[in-house]
Amino acid sequence: MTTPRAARSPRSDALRNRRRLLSAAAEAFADHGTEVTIAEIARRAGVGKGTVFRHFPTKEDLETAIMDELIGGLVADGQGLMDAADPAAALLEFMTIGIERLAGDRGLCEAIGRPSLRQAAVQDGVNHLCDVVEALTDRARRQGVIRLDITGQDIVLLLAGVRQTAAPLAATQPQLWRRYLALVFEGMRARDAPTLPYPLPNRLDFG
Amino acid sequence: MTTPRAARSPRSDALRNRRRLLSAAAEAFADHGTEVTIAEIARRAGVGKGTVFRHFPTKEDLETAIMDELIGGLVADGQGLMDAADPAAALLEFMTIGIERLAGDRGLCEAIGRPSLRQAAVQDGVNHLCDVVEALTDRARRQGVIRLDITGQDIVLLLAGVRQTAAPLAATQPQLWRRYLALVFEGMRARDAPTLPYPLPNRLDFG
Amino acid sequence: MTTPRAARSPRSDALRNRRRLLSAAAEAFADHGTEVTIAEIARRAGVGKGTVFRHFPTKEDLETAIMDELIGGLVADGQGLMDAADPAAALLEFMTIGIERLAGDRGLCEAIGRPSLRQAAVQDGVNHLCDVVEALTDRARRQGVIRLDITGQDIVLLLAGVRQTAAPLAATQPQLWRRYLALVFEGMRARDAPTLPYPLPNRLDFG
Amino acid sequence: MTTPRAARSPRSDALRNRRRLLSAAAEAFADHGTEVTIAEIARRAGVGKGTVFRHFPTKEDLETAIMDELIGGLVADGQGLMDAADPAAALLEFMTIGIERLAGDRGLCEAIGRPSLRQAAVQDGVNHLCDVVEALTDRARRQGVIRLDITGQDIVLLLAGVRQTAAPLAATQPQLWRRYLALVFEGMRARDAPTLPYPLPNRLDFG
DNA sequence: CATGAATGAGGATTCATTCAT
DNA sequence: CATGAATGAATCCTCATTCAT
Repeated sequence: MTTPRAARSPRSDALRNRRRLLSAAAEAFADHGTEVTIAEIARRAGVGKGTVFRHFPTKEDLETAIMDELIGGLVADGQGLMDAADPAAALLEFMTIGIERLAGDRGLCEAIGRPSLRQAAVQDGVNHLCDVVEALTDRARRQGVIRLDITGQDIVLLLAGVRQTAAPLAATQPQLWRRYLALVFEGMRARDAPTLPYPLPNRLDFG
Repeated sequence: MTTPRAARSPRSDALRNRRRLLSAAAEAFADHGTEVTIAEIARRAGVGKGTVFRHFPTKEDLETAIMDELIGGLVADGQGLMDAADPAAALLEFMTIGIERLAGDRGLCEAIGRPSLRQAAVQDGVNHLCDVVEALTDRARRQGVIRLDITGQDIVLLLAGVRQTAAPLAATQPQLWRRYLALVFEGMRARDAPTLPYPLPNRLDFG
Repeated sequence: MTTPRAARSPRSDALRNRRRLLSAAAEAFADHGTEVTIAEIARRAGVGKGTVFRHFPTKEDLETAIMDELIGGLVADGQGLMDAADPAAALLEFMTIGIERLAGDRGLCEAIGRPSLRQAAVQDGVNHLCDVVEALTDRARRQGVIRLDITGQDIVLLLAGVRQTAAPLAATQPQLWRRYLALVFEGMRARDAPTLPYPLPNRLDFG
Repeated sequence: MTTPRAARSPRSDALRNRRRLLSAAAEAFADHGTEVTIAEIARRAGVGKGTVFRHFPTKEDLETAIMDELIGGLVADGQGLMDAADPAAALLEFMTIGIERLAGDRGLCEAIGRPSLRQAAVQDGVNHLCDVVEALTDRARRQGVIRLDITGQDIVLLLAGVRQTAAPLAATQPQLWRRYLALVFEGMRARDAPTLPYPLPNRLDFG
């Protein structure tokens, strides 16, 4: 029935569609926020609306999937930097490429505090990411470059935070986030500063 | 017709309703973002939907009015701290009470980059705020406590940025923003750190 | 309490307001059709909305009152022409000034077939008008200038009909109705033409 | 994607719904004027509200589409009568079936002077119709039966005008318009009558 | 399996009407 | 008595989701 010639995987185009949809949706969310219509996403992906719903039964599922992808990418980024020679430089590098992943992603900003982030799967992903980043941070801390009270969770929250600090001017100054990343990183450097208040528990609870 | 002297002042109940609406809407935006319905806002304010539209002809007008109030409050905060004995402490105080004003205000986060912020009136307000805060910052800079390359515009952007850094956990850790304010303020302290990249023009252009 | 000096009638301003309202409303209906808001009518009359409702408890009452005024004017026009020397000229004159009364009155066009015309009071008025016009027509018929099968009811219907024929171009050719009045009047002239079909009963029933 | 040859023709059910909607809407406008709600039109067509908007993005688009259909029908009527043996009879026939098309169409009456008629597309349609009808009229004029100063534009305006003359009684006397058509046609007959005033320009401008 | 037509709940907005001032 | 603030039913329109083709 389904193209028996060649050993083509039966789901190859389904997979390709899934990828296309995910990247079309990510772009669309980035451009217009979570209010983009499914129709627009389908249009960008070059498929029909029905196909979107075949892959992601609800809009929220689609949002969640994008978050998962994003988080997965960040996890990979973090793991890839675990063996870097200079731990502090690696941490800064992680934050830089992490924010670049988010850059222009207005959708993520809006998604924060939205159901998608509250879904257990996403929360698990974020916590896993926090663990990975904590390992990265730990190296920099032990090296004595980064304050002892900065944790992986702080880093993860700061990714979005730095991005959003610069967001209002993103249209005219798309690189402005680098200014605030530099500022925050200065604040993170080990010095004789008082310990930061309100430390975070090991596992984040997004409520 | 009646009382011709002086343009008749708004009826007292109308005024009270306007206040109620503004605060109900601010709360509602804070709780559910800009997607709250007018009906919900009306319900919270204890008035009919029609009353909302009598006071604010469109939803956007309401958003704008809230932004105006917020900005007005921040301007007053800033001006009230201009004579404080310790300029650096005053700046920190400003950021603290400023973020408290925003606290829980998810609406503001979303409003960023939305039409409301793009309206000339709001942009003018923000730029005026920047001027006031620049004066406050200047005192701290001259005192030698704050880096020379931090401007009032940075401070204004950081208000929202710090708040949003902690926003994902606001439900369970409502004071967490104080942690990141402390961190950022450390980064702002005058030291032998490299100058921050991407300085801002005098007047912000939100695109 | 109410200006006891002078013998001013206690309702003098109420009456004046009623007149003002009626003419403001007539103009407003003429300009924008029956869809004008009460607020707009109040504005034009220079009174508050409440005052409109004091005089005309519902919008329909206002429409009815305007119809009554219009009909009253037409009745007076007709009666005033009963003694004219040339009966046919008088009939043409009646149609001319009658259509002038309607001219620009988009509201009337729309009002036809609307509840206002269906109200008994208005129907009675129209039928009274038909009687008056029938008398006028009768003179012209007896004179032998007008076809025998044309009745006062035809004349009354034709007032609005001629006006509406030209209505689509009223904005650019406000006098165009005179063309169709001339055409129709030619059709009304006594000749050896076949009798018109579908004669009307004595009393009109607007359904 | 599928069936790339030929722009895929609309689905059969979609087409059927479009037809249903058009006729349901025409009826609805006829019965209640342009104020009918989309909901009512949807109900009459036996479809959901959303379907109305899928086919006609705004209510005005729907009004325009109905006008287009009506005009198209009249154009076809006119063209179909161009070869008739008796030109004057053909013109009368055209007016008769034209008015029948409009019969009961209160919506059209109201639509006059409304945005729909002002849209360029509709105006173009009307002017095209005028050209066709002018050709028809010209034959009757040349034959010497119809006055020389009657043009196609007059005929088009008279279609609606005659209909509206009889409209107030349409509920109880649905054929009454035939009476006024006969009257008007008498007025149009070639005789030694004075030329009609206010001739129309070649192209109508609805303002 | 993909498509896009159909659906209808939900949302912003208008406006006749009521009623407190 | 006049005013205009408040009200909420009613309207147009959007869009996630379902389902016939």
